[in-house]
Amino acid sequence: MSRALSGGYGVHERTRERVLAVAERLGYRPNRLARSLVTGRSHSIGLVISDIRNPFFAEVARGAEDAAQAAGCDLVLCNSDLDAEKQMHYVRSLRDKRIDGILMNSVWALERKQQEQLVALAVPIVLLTRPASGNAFSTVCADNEAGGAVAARYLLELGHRKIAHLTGPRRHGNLTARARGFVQALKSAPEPIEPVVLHGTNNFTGAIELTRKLLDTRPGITAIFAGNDIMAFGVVRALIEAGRRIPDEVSVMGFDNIELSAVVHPPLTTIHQPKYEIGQAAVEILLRLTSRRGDQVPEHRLFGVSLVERQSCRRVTA
Amino acid sequence: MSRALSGGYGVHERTRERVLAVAERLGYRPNRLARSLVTGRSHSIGLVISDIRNPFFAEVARGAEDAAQAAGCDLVLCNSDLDAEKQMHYVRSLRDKRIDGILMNSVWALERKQQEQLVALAVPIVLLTRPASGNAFSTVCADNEAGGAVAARYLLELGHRKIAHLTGPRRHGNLTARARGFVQALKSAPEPIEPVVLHGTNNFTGAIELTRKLLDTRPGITAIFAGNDIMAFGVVRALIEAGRRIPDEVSVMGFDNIELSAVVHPPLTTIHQPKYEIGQAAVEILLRLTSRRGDQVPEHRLFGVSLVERQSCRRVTA
DNA sequence: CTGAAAGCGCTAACAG
DNA sequence: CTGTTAGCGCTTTCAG
Repeated sequence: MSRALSGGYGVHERTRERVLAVAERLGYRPNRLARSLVTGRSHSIGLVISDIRNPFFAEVARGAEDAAQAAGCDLVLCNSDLDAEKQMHYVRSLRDKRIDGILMNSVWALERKQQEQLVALAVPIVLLTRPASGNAFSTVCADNEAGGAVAARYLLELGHRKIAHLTGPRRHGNLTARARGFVQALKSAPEPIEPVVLHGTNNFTGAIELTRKLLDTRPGITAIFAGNDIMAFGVVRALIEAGRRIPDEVSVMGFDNIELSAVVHPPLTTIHQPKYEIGQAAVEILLRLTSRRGDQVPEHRLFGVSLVERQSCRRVTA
Repeated sequence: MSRALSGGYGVHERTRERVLAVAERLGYRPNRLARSLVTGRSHSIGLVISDIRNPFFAEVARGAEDAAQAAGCDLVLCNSDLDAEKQMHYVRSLRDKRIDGILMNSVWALERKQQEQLVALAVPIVLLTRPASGNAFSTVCADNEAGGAVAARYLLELGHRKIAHLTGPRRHGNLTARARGFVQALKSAPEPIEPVVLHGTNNFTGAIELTRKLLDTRPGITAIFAGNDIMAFGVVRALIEAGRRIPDEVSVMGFDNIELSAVVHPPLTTIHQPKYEIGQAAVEILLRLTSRRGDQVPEHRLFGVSLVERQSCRRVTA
């Protein structure tokens, strides 16, 4: 009877139809929990991110949910606030529920001990970071370093020479990659430039503080590249407060291309990162990992980024 | 042995400790799936919303997840895009997985047939809408009508007489409540005012179109109340494009107080809605519903709203 | 091709 | 207070 409903292999067609008809009439719906208990697959996957309120993750989550849904899986949402303990708690709890796999953003490099614990849990995991050496997990990520370089070249092309980069803490992997690409590109320009790089808190208010500090020490700056769009919004706010006009006096660039970067005024020039696709791809890789239960060949996917030119940058009029 | 690990009722303390110690040493973790199968409670709840990318829902989701987490439950995320079919599909699928309850935003009144289907599924549901008459579900919602009235009184107080309200489709329950409260308050003012009300699509571009239409037909408008913050951003954009200065020439108000309303320029005056708390409360009610398995007394919770005064509105200088 | 039985890992009810 | 047993509802295997 199970055979009739599911695959229908080795069942007489007429019998099958009869079973199906009765099932239909009785409004029968199989208990997926019971099924999972015996098959060992729960058809649900975990998404452990820092905070769903971050528009970047909301977009990733949507891509992931759509892909999961398409594969008949549920997505369980976990907000870790980047707290290592919370993260491990979630992962363990998900594993206990026999989740099929986990998608997580460990934005800073995993400690070796933590990494070992994760491996020990023997649950497929896809990380939203650059592949780290000696890291056994699959990864999906945008090319942050290349993005930083694109931003640098764009500002150079507009004739900027006094350039600053405002970013988050040093241990934040993705932000650091952006900074590296940016600085590298400026340094290797025909006429090398040494940008000002300020580290702070990677949010709106953090960026406001950084910008104030920057204006104090380097009032002559003509272009600011922020670590992400939200920070760019903070830069814009602080600049307006200081009476600087954008883009006339100072050019501002962001990173991510979240939806609201097109909404603010002035519309923000930024580096686009395919957030939705990252979520999608991560789920697809995860599902592939869970299907073949033997060979755990980690898969890595690096997405390209692109410049989105809006109205927050302008050519310097020397 | 189950007793020792779980409650520990009717077990000798020493025996209990011994069992616990062995469990610890063996790294034993109970299979929550198997437990759920027998207890009938899965300790996970479904969140069926239109789109997690909407900052409003992201905030609600975070509140819900935190509350769920505190109660030892998982939150499974479902994006319905407000598609009735998708919604039913998710609800059924969640029920088949023996989810403990469902939280959903059916932003337009449920059709009677759909409502019956939901009731027939016999799964606890909390709706993120105003309690509808003859509706058997619990609800958690902000007082949209009162919010509309607050907005109206504020604009009146600033001396505005030529006022417009830009909102979404008529069948959108929450938006309609805002409009009703707004119009009602203006009509019942000492010197009654009949505002212009335009219905369109409740998003950024929809608001841009509505604003253009408004400026064509009523160029003398001095204040615009948008159905939500995102729409207000669209209004601001269209106004800037048309060369109108904000708030000097036209005042703009939003609704929701999403995080970015404080970030844009000019900072948006809006009606605050306790989004996080709504998510939290919804989960708490849901959990209460699931605990006592007999009496399904629907519970309703209406949250107050408040004015957040920023810089997008100004007193009219007659 | 179809029916019956074993068992997934747990809890609950039952004896000892 | 402790050990055993009977299912939860399904899939899988094994007889018929």
